[in-house]
Amino acid sequence: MIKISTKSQYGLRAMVYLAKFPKQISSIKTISKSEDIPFDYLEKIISKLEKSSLIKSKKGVQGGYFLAKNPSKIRIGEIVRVLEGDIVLVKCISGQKGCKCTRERECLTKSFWKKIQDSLNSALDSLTLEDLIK
Amino acid sequence: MIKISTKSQYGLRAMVYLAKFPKQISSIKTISKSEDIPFDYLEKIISKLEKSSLIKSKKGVQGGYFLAKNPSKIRIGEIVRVLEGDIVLVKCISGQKGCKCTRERECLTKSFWKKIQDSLNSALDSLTLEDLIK
DNA sequence: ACTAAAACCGACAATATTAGTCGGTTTTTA
DNA sequence: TAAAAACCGACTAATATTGTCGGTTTTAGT
Repeated sequence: MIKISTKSQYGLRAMVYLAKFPKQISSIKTISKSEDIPFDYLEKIISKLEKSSLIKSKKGVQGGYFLAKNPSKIRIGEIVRVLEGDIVLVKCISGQKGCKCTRERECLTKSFWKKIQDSLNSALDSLTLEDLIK
Repeated sequence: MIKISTKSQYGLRAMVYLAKFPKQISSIKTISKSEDIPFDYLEKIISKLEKSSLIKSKKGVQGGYFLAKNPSKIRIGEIVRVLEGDIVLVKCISGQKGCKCTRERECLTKSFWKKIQDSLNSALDSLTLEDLIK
């Protein structure tokens, strides 16, 4: 079944939360409570988002996280790709190493999957965090 | 990682195979060999396609499978949805039973996922089997 | 009528991925 | 100096995917 992982769903909700309170620093505890996301899991998700510079952190008491840039500069696609890893519908989409497309029919379908992949990515990139919060 | 299951990839390739040889009946063994798909697994995939009337079968010696309708009448989306089950990016997309959207922010993101889901489905429906084989 | 080739079927097993947990260490503010 | 928070890596549990197996039924050809 094709679906978006809870990781991405949680991640997007966390980002939307941060976007809604741009002036303040929010702790994992706070986000976790208001968005009803398991604390320890959210920690891992947030950590990924921080490592790819979508958000920044402040350690210690009163610490927490905040967006690294303006919500209008953050496309949803960026968030999803950080969390899901790259969106690759089928392996070996265009002649990478280890990719032996000997069968012509196989490659017929591959170029189709590639189209779908592109269309998915551009759909994800068509909106920014700012678009979501209003 | 967002990806298309091998089930759908195999299924699409099998359908493309059948579309390429419209006049003849192809056995699982034949398709399995020419497309390099595990026989037993392909059997299960084919069985699903048959139950949803995308293909038809003939039992016994010289039996096999063939498309139930013209390739131009079969959208790739139909094939994928049969094999993947419905494409539901997130549970509870719009007020189904058991869906308690108490949080406004949560639903903000849900309507976004709904958009992505729709766009994915229409991308899958934009091409037919016939489009693929030429 | 018999045999072999095929569809048809349901249960099982192996593997991979996702989702979540846990026990710590480090940093910083009050 | 104590508490709150980020930060980190290893682990476990649950679920989904991928594939296997052992059969039964149907049918064409001999």
